[in-house]
Amino acid sequence: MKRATHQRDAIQSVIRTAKRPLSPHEVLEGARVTVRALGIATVYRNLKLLVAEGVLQVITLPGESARYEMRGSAHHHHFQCTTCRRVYDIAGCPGDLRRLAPRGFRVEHHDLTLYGYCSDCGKRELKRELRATR
Amino acid sequence: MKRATHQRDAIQSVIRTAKRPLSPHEVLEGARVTVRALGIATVYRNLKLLVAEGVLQVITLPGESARYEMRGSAHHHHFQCTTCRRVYDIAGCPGDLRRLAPRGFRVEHHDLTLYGYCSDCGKRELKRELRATR
DNA sequence: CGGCCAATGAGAATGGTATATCATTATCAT
DNA sequence: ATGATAATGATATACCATTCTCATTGGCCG
Repeated sequence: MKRATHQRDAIQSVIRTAKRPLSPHEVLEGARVTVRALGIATVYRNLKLLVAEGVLQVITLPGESARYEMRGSAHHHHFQCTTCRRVYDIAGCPGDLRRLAPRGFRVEHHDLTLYGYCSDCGKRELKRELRATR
Repeated sequence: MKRATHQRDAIQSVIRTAKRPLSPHEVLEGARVTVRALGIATVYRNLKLLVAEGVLQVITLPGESARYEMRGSAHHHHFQCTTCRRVYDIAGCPGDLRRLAPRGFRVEHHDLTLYGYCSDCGKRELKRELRATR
């Protein structure tokens, strides 16, 4: 029988509150604010559980460990900052990509990831450039 | 000083001949046809070396180990078969994706992966469905 | 042909994520 | 409150992909 625990609440709450998909370690950090002694194993256990329950969904990006977010309604994609490695949701989708596949290939779904500077790192980068040109 | 070896030739040749990006193990299998005793370390060593030389480029897909292909000229994307896990090149690109990013985000590049059945696995799947309905 | 040393092969070692173990703690129906 | 047992925390362990080590091989310059 499933029980309510502070740890699970904290974990879920951190993810619900975040405006972007979080890695297991980001979840750990965030949830430790509430539950000081939280262990990484508990994070993994609960992420797995919440995914199985359909509360969370997993985001997998090239060369990165998984990120977790609330199971979103809308189809969407992701942006990863090449500087801070954080992942952000982006709305929208380029549309029908079926036509890109070769003949005989059946397209079931797709993943799109944009890379660049997030607004935080972009500002920082601008300042650096300014300083260099001065 | 760099020397020419059968191993390196075999490795490069397997990749040049393949019509799709290969994983290190696929390269190993392929090159072992020519060089029976080829070791996986040599494959990794040479993949790394050929990437550094600019002969090959690395493809990284979500949750997958790296694939290698000849450094292509044209910008393109990939298709992964959800059944056999093989990766294929696809021509073309949905075009300008900059507009999808939130304000303040600078998009430098992007990755697109289509998922579904490759033509081999698609045929196999069809036959299975036929058999089931009969 | 001879010798230097780059390159190899085999297996051990590494690094990172994720899971298993197990003694302990804490939830919750009674 | 209390007991059955789900859940936790700490750590060990599994699991991979990749890299390192080192004795041996073999390419290539002279």
